[in-house]
Order: sequence, then C-alpha cells, then structure tokens
Amino acid sequence: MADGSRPTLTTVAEHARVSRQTVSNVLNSPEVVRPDTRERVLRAIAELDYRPNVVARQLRTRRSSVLGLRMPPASDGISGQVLDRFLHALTDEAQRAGLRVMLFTAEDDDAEIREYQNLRATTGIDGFVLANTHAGDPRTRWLADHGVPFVTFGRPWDTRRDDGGTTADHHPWVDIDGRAGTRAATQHLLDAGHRRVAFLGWPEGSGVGDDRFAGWHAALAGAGLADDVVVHRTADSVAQGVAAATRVLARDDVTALVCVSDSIALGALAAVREHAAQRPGRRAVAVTGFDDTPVARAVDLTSVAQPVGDVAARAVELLRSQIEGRDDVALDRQVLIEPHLVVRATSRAVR
Amino acid sequence: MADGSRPTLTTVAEHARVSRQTVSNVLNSPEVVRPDTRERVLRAIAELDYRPNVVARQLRTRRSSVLGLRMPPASDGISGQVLDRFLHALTDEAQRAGLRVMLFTAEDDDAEIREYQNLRATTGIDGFVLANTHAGDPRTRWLADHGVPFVTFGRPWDTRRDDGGTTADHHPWVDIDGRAGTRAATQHLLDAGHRRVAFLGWPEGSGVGDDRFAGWHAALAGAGLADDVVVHRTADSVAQGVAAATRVLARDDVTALVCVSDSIALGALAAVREHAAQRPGRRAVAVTGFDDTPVARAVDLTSVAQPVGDVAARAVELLRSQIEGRDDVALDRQVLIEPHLVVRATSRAVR
DNA sequence: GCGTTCGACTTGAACGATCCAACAACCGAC
DNA sequence: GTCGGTTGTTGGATCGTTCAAGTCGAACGC
Repeated sequence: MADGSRPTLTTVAEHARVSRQTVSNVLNSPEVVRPDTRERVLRAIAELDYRPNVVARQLRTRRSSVLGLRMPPASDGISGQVLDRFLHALTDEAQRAGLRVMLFTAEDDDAEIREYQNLRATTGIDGFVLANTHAGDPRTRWLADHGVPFVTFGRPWDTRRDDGGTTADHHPWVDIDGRAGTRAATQHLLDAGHRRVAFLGWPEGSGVGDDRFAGWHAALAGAGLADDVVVHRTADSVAQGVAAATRVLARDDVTALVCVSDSIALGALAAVREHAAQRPGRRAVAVTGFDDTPVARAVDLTSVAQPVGDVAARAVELLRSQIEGRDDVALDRQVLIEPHLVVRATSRAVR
Repeated sequence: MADGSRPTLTTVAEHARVSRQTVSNVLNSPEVVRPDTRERVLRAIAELDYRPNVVARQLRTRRSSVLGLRMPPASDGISGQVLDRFLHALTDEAQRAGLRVMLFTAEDDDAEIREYQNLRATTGIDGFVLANTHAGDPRTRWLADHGVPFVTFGRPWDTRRDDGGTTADHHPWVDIDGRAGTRAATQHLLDAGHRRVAFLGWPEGSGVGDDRFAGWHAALAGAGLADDVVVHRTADSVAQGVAAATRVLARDDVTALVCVSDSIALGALAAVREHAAQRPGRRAVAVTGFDDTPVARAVDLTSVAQPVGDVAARAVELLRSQIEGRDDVALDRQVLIEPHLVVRATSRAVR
C-alpha cells in the first residue's frame, strides 16, 4: 500500500520469518501448519493487507474460478427480464462460492462454440452456464463431448442424438417446473369458483410451452373438467394476446384465462377490460400470467414467479462439483424447481 | 489438440525453428520480424492452433484486459431494462476491442469500493464501468483518488466535494442527453398541432428527471407556450402514472402528455383510454414515454430511445485510452449522446 | 542405542508468457 | 580489411504462485 506495489507471498514470509510455502499452506491447507506458526503468519497477512494474486495461482493450478456466460441476445419480449434477474442471482451466488462470472457474446451457436474454445484456451475459464437452450442444441453436445463443465438453465427438450448417443441427454441442468406453475395457477382459479378456465398458449412444439400447457390441463382433469376445454395458441406478444383473448372471450361461458406468459397476459388484460366495458355489472374475467416480470407487478397481474435465486444457487453448486472433480453421487444432476403463484388483483377482479 | 495439452510459445518456436521471443514478436510487434520468418511462424501457429495464454501474459505484463461491472440491483421499474441492453452492448463492444466484462455484486457503495480493491489486488482488473451513479457518489471519488481507470454511464450531477477538490468532477463519463430527448418528443407533438402539452415527471432533485423536464420546457418556450404550463410530478410507477395522468386530464385543454419514463407513460396510457371512453368522438390525448423499453414496443408507445450501443462504444473507448496510458487529448472525456424519438401509435392517435 | 517414522518446515523447479541485454549477420564506409 | 551501425534473433531472468522433493529434529519401537 505504502510503497505502491502489493505484498507477495515472499514479503509475507519474510515478515513472519517463515518460508513462502508455509504462507501458502496457511492459506490453502491450514491443518498442516502448527497453530502458533499459523497465527504468526495470519498476523503478518493482516498487517500487510496481503491478498493472493489469483493470476499467478491460476497459471500454476490451471484453475480460474471464472464462469462464462453468453450474454443472451436482447430479446424483444418482456420475458427477457427473467434472464436478467437470473444473471444477477448467478453473479451473487457465484461470488458467494468464490467464483466470478465473465460475459461474452456470440452471433449464433457455432460462434458460441468457437468462443468456448477461445475462452478455454486463452483465459482458462472453468465452466459455462447456458441460459437459453433449445431443441437439438449443438452447444451442450460439444461441451459434453469435450469434457467441459457446464450447466444449463432449462431442460434439454430434444433428447435425440444423431449417433444414438446419450451424453447430452444426461448433462446437468436446472429448470423451473412450468407444469407445476400453470397447475397452481389453474387450481387457484378453480378454487375461486371458476369452472371454465381457458388457456392462451404458444404454438405446439416448444418444450416450455407444452410443459405449461400440460399443467393447466392436469388441473382441469383433476377437477373432472377436461372433457371440453378451451385453448388458443399464438405467438408471444402483447398484440397477439389481445387478439387471442378477444376470440376466446366470444365464448361467453369463459370466466378465467390462464396465459403462458406475461406478454400474452398483458394483451389478454386489455381484451378483458374491453369485454367488461360492454357488459357492465358482470364479474370481470380473471387472468393469470407467467414469469412475474416487473410489468406484471406494475399492472397488478397475478403471475407464476420463477425463483431464479434458487436456480442460480443450484446451478453454481452443480458447476462446482464438476470443476472440483468430485463426482458427487449425492448431488442430483438434474434439478427441477417449483415456482410459486403470486396472487394479485387480476385473478380476483378486473376493474 | 491431439495430445491433449495446448501448444505453448516454445512448441511453436521449435516447430518454426526460431526462438520463443521471435514468436512473441510476431504476435506483439510483427514489424520487427523479417517477412519470411514471420510467414513461417504464422504458419506454425495456424498448424498447431496455438493461442497465447492470457493468464501467463497477464502475470508478466500486469494487464488483464478485463473490465469490472457491478451487476446493478434488480430494479423493480421497467427502466431497469435499459441497463440490461447496455450490458449487452458493453459486452459486445468490449469483446470487439479485445476486452472482457466481469461481473460482481455489492450490497452498497462501500461494499462496492471494497470489491474494487479486492478485484484489483487479486485479479488485476484493468478498469470499471459504473452504470448507476448518483449525487455525491463516493465511488467515483475513490476510483479517481486511487488512479483506477473508470467510466460512468451517467453524468455526475452533484459536483460538490467536501474538500473543495475537483478530481471527481472531471472523471470520464458518457451519458444520454435527456434534455434533447424530451425536447424532440415535445417538438414532435407541437408539430402535430398540439398546443397544450403537459409533463408528467419525477419529483424535483433527480438530475436525470430535471434534465428531461428542461427539454420539454425548452421546446414549449421555443414555441412561445411557456407562460402557462401543466406539470405533475410523481414517483416512477405505472400506478402513479395512472393517477397523475387522471388529474392532469381533468384540465380538458390538455391534448398531449410527455412522460419522463415508460413506466409513467404506461400508466398515462391507461388513464387516457379511460378518459377517451367517456368522450367518444374526441381525438384521443397523445402520449410519449422515455427509454423505448420492450414494453413501449409492445403497447405501441412513442418513446425516446437511448442509443446504448453508442454509449457502450464510447465508454469502451474512454476506458481503453486510460488503460493504455495514452492521454488522448483529442478524445473528449465527457460525451453526451443524442437520443432519438421513435414515433408510434400513441402520439398519432390512441384508440 | 540405532534405525525408522513422522511432523513441520524449506528449497528448487515449474506454469507460459514478456522484458532485457547480448549477440550474430549484414550492409556500406573508410 | 576492419569498423560502426542497423536489423533480426537469441537465451536468461522475471512475474507470484503451487507442486514435488528434501532437510531437520523429535518421537518411537525393538
């Protein structure tokens, strides 16, 4: 501090009248150092405000304690915010575990794979977090094939492999149980007395969307209402939500809408308001969304909240066990986390 | 690749029948190497797929080429998305310039300063980007006093210092010209024939808010309409936006609302819709927001877009000149970037 | 009493790059 | 033919840490 250059192991060693290695041992395996010596070294460390140079350490140990994350392309949708909160939680959890998060960008999956190679070769990044896997993702396969530690936020929806292998199928992942989420939302509406609960979803084929659909269906089936269901599928946008809801509301018996996303729910809300204006005195149609984005909070929309903090914590845990090479049998390598419903005005009454 | 371990400078040197240093020169100062030798070395590099180990380089040169950014606390407001897009742009620009972005979190300003020290001492981070400066910020002062390269996204609104010094006042920053933004929005409305354009803003005292207010006022003054203005100030939320707009719309002569943020504009839109429903046939009140968030796009709201890509590019540029130690006189150390208006449905006609 | 084991600590080498000073080769000049 | 200067190349030292092997003295068993 005083002379401008930072103290090193040797400085501390001289100060405590021991060797470099002993200081290093105090930090890395304190149990091999006699208590009184340890005490003396720790005092010297404190006095000099010594902090180990992680760069030098990394050069020797080939471990960086850095995680890589591709900055997901700025999605136009509202739900992009989930990734945002996840990133925050991930940084937090990683830091708590002594890891850092480093960002990078890439145009497409192939460019991302090239960046993996690059980051591994040049900076020695320890592992990666993938936040937006999709069906037939080449990235998980590449990482698995090259023995690079990684975790995905999101299940591998497509488990087929060209060569019939199964490596990618069993990679570690953490995900939100969307099915449980929509199920809870639907059950909440059924409990409130709604009998005709429609679903506004995405086109079939997206793993996430189908999963959420399944939850809604399961809840209705549980109540014996699955014989004649109302479903409308559409792209994820507010405008599409308005259109979809308007069509569904034409059926006058529908009293509640479970939406696959907050975007669609936001549109549905507008349609419901319109619909209600034409039928004064009638109880307004209830609406629920998914993701509990800030927008949902803003417009008082009931929504299914994704506990991204939990996801991040488990992701870091899974990565650590891979990086440290301990094949933790006790640790589930696939983690499904239950979301919870945040009940707000729109599922009670809409103005 | 084949034998599992990556090639080093020495490997390449042997392969090209030159010394380590010559290979290093080819990479770092190619002009000192004779063309034919250079060619031979480059071929060896390509054949072996050699990539310099940045960790070893960093240990020697004490330069990490890594920028630190505190992950801003997940703001509940919609405008938090601006930071999100900025983060993406920053990562992109940094990568283009051969830099990386590393994230960290901190509870408060003091903890953040401790993290600065920590990151500098242990990982040798080259510089920092501060994305959320506020009045009387201790962080900029600390960084300036310790000679750490940094740039802020946002002007220092409070220029006073306890000891009367001026260091912090002159730190490099990049910001969006909010005044120019609201001015453009207001002018756009005036051009469309509106005469009574109200302003929905934040409470006085926030630099950003006052700046945006000033732009609106300047536009009205330019049109000779500044004598009797309509202003309502409120906290940044959708609900507050509804309330504020409702009160302002009670004055029947107001035909347009310039809002300080998309959150408030979103609320205003709801109030306008209500207002219009009670006065069928009348031309609906126009609304503009600020930030051009995804929500604005979603509900077709005219808004002032912040060119975060430009901000990021200039920020990286300013950081580089500091890190590389070149006191670029030609480079403006304070950069104000003009936003642009994105005209959408809400400033033409509201349904 | 002597060899063996053990605990506590020290020493030299390595990680992979860059910096520095020295050196070989070449050119033209006297 | 020797010399000074330029250009291109070389080997050794260095950054700060950890690994592997080694030293030293005390405790132990027979």
